[in-house]
Amino acid sequence: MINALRGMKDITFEESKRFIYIIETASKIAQNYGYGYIETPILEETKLFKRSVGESSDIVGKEMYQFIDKGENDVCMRPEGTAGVVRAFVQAKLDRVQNQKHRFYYYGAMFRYEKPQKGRLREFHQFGCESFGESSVYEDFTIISMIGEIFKALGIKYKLKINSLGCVECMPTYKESLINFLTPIKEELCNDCQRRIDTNPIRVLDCKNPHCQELITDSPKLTFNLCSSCDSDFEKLKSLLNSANVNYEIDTNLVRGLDYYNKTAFEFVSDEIGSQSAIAGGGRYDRLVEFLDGKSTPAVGFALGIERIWELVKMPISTREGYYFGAMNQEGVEILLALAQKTRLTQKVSVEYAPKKLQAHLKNADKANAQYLLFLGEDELKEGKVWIKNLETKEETIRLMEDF
RNA sequence: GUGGACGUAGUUCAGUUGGUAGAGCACCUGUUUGUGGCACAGGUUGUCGCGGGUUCGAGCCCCGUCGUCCACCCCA
Repeated sequence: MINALRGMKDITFEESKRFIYIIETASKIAQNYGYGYIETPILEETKLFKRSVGESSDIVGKEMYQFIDKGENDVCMRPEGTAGVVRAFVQAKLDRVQNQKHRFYYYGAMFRYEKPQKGRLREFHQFGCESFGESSVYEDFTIISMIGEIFKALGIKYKLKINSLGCVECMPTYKESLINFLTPIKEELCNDCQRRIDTNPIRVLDCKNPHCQELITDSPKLTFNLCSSCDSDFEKLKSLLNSANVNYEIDTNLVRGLDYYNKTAFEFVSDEIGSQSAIAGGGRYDRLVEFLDGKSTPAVGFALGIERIWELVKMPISTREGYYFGAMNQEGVEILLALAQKTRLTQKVSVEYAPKKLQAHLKNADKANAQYLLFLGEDELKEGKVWIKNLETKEETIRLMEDF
């Protein structure tokens, strides 16, 4: 027997219903916020991710499905969605027209070569949005509100964490003061953090090691070292969230794992799904378009993990639907085939090809969760009629076949 | 990449100090002629993850391997 690859899953039955429900709900809301659908390739040039996600990240450093294709191209299965959308944005030269807003939503499979566990798969699915050309913090607020609305529609409880990562103005000086703080205590930090001081000191902030967290309690805080523009934007964001009654907490140690974020960073977490608690994450990435050879364009976006939330989704109560067709003999079955084709123009119909007595059909129809059983017995066949039972109300009717 | 737990019927699981497998659910067929969900009766279902080893004999012990789950890490 051939099984699916490790960390990759087939999505069927209940799960596929949830999958579709999540996508449809999120898409509808995104459309209402002005987002249009974009589909980008799963396979991209490896350097796209190296330049966008960043070589210092674990994702690029050790988790990419990377290989050389038959044309000797260094390619990679996308580990996240933003890079591809930005590449598409630049490729379509949408960056050339300044002051234009472009908003895209997408969903699809992402790939990371990790050790699977609860909420962490090698092939997983994200729904995401990317907004280009809008530098106003109102857009940050709006996108956070939108995610809140999506989770509300899906019946998911969450906590929102926000932070500001500063910009080219304030980040370098902050980074410097952080390094100055960390260097004297370097020996006491964990091995990973010692390495991070050189590669990406900001990442020390979200180290999970309790001892490291203790050591950095009094470290300089990003939010107290913002330049005036970043500071006023962050203040504005907080006041917008306050007046919209959105609960949030400021997490000065919230550092997104991808290198391209600046200014607003946020994460939605759930405490009901195990240790992989991030259900959505995103932020502003004003420099990424430029990194990918486009003209400087402000942008903000997010992604949510479908597998992370699908056990939390409150599905609408499923009701009986459609018809189950069954007959008592072969001749009847063949008549039903023709009838089903006609009925399927407007209704969901399943036909049982095996002739059975009424009781068996009733059982089957019930199990198939059909709303109606349409039965063609010997009597009906003679009279050119069909017998229909509403399995919910138990109401029975007999109708001429041509009237049905 | 590191650590831990676990792989027995479609499924959830049991299986005593080693003696070649069992239960519930599900499924199929009935319960007198054409009325579902309930009940009852009967029935089907297994390379006991895979490969070695120990043994007269292994689901059980040993080694390896693959897989699942969980945690670390990372992140959606």
